[in-house]
Amino acid sequence: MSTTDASLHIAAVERDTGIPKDTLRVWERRYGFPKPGRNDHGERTYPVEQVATLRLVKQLVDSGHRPNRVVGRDPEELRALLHAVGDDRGVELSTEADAILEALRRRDANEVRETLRGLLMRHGLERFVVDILAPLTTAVGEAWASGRLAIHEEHLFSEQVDRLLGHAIGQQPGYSDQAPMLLATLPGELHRLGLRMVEAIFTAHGVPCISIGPDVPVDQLVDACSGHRAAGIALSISACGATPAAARAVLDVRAQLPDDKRLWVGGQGAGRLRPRPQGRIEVFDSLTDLAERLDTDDQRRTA
Amino acid sequence: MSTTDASLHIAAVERDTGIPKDTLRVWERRYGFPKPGRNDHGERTYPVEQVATLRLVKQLVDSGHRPNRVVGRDPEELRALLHAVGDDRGVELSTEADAILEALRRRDANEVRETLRGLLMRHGLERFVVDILAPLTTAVGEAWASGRLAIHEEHLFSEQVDRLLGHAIGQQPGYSDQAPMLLATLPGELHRLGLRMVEAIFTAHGVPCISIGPDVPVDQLVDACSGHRAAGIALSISACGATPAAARAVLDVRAQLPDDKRLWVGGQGAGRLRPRPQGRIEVFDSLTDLAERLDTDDQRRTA
DNA sequence: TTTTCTATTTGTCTAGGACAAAAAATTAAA
DNA sequence: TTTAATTTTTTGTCCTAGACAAATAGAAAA
Repeated sequence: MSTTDASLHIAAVERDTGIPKDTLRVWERRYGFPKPGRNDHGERTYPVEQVATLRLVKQLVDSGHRPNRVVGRDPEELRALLHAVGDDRGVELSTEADAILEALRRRDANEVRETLRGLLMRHGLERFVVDILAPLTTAVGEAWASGRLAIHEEHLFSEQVDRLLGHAIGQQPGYSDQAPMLLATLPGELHRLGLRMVEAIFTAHGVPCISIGPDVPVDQLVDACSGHRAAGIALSISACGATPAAARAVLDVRAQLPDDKRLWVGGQGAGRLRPRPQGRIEVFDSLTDLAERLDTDDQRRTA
Repeated sequence: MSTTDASLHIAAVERDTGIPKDTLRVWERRYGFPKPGRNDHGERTYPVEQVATLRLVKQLVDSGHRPNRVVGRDPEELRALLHAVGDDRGVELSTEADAILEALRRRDANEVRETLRGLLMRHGLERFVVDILAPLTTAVGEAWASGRLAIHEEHLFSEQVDRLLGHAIGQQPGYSDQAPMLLATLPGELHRLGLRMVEAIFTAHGVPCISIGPDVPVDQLVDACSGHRAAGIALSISACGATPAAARAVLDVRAQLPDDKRLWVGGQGAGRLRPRPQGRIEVFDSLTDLAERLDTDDQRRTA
């Protein structure tokens, strides 16, 4: 039926999985997996099933497992492990959130949009983000990694959420007298969604935000912070962004940032940074955490 | 003053310039540029000036120059060449657009936002995108490549525009009776802005859109198109996305797509695809072009 | 002019080695 | 027991240098 009968070259696998070429080759050498075929020209060709398995492996490695233990194991085992990780975090979907997953699977873009919009209206921006969107996003990610959701369905979800949040943030009243927070992600980190959610929480608390988006070099962050007279910087770090390089970058930002500017670090990966951030770096490991922190901040200010 | 006195390792250069590691090494071997130093461990360390030059080279290569002719040449010459390319396209900034560039350089986020919003109100979505945003985006890209605009200033611009367009698109009345267009970019192509502008034009013409965002594999596109009962697919291809792989992907999409679905291809890179797309693929090489095409479509329908 | 053929250019892949930095395991001290 | 310092294992990323197909430019023929 389809012309592309199911195998990809190494660059495509890197794009699809986020695993660098060098790592793919070295895993093959060390663990015997993946085990690509070869084309006429001796180049590796990866069957799609192996690529799917690699996606699972990637998620597990990102969430703390050692490649040692997971590369080459049966997809079923991996799926089980992945689900265990999810349960650990206590992911429990509300029925509404479940309905959205269902609508995504049905490719019903209107329903996804309207359900999300309805939930936002009912719960208000902050509760919507903290209680519904955060667990839903995790669930979508997991469903994507284990193949229960097509790539384009996951993409559609991201787009819809991004747009909805952008709109909601714009609606929120702004207190222009307050110094803004500067929002961004570190170099190599491309996930926008986490950043948008952080922006939503800040905005809901009346803190104006200037988002300069994903993938910003350290020196640029510092420069932008002073240039915009921001009160501080908030960085979002996704599960796969918790690399040693990111940890170093965070420390680097703190070192270059004037003492009177605050530095917030959040996201799925923030809690797993090694070496652990220290010294005037405020780490929050969930959006709930961030919201509470802002509450106490508010109280201190009004008191 | 700054701790990072000005040299990057190869992975950072890849991220900053978009030039793959392999290509950086082979350019060094062939043309003697870039000429990185080495750290204690024998690894390449690229001085920031060379990275800046590489950014210029990248833009030139993306716009059709051969590496042969531009790699290793003086930054000043490159800048001149780049400007010549710009002039060819007839980039002439309105005074308002110029004011935005100026505001960006002053890091005045509010002014950027308000000026953009004002222009949108005054000219309407379509004229705003076609006459103002398109040339402005090109100018920002050029200014960034030649170092006249900091990276974070360019990022801020993208974020603001993205948000503004998202909002404007949401405001537009939707005709739900019409089959929607499916919008996306091909794998490896991460530029959102072009896509958003296309979406804006379609929406302004009353065509509902479902955007699944950047970086979508071919089979996913086809699947999504049928799943959402879309009238067709519109792909946006940026200057640096006009690779042979992209050209093949376009043909591939056409081959897998049912005959009754349309396929539109646009963006800076669309006109430079080799092998040139053919057979029921509608290429437009500027947003003006797209807008006109939609006009005639409208007339045919009402006639 | 357009088309066909040939030469050059260019990006991306390969192998297998190397090694520092991160994480885990072990030992020593409190 | 817990905490801190040490050793061992694991892991990702970089290295060299070669190869070649696909893309492009230039020359020749129709």
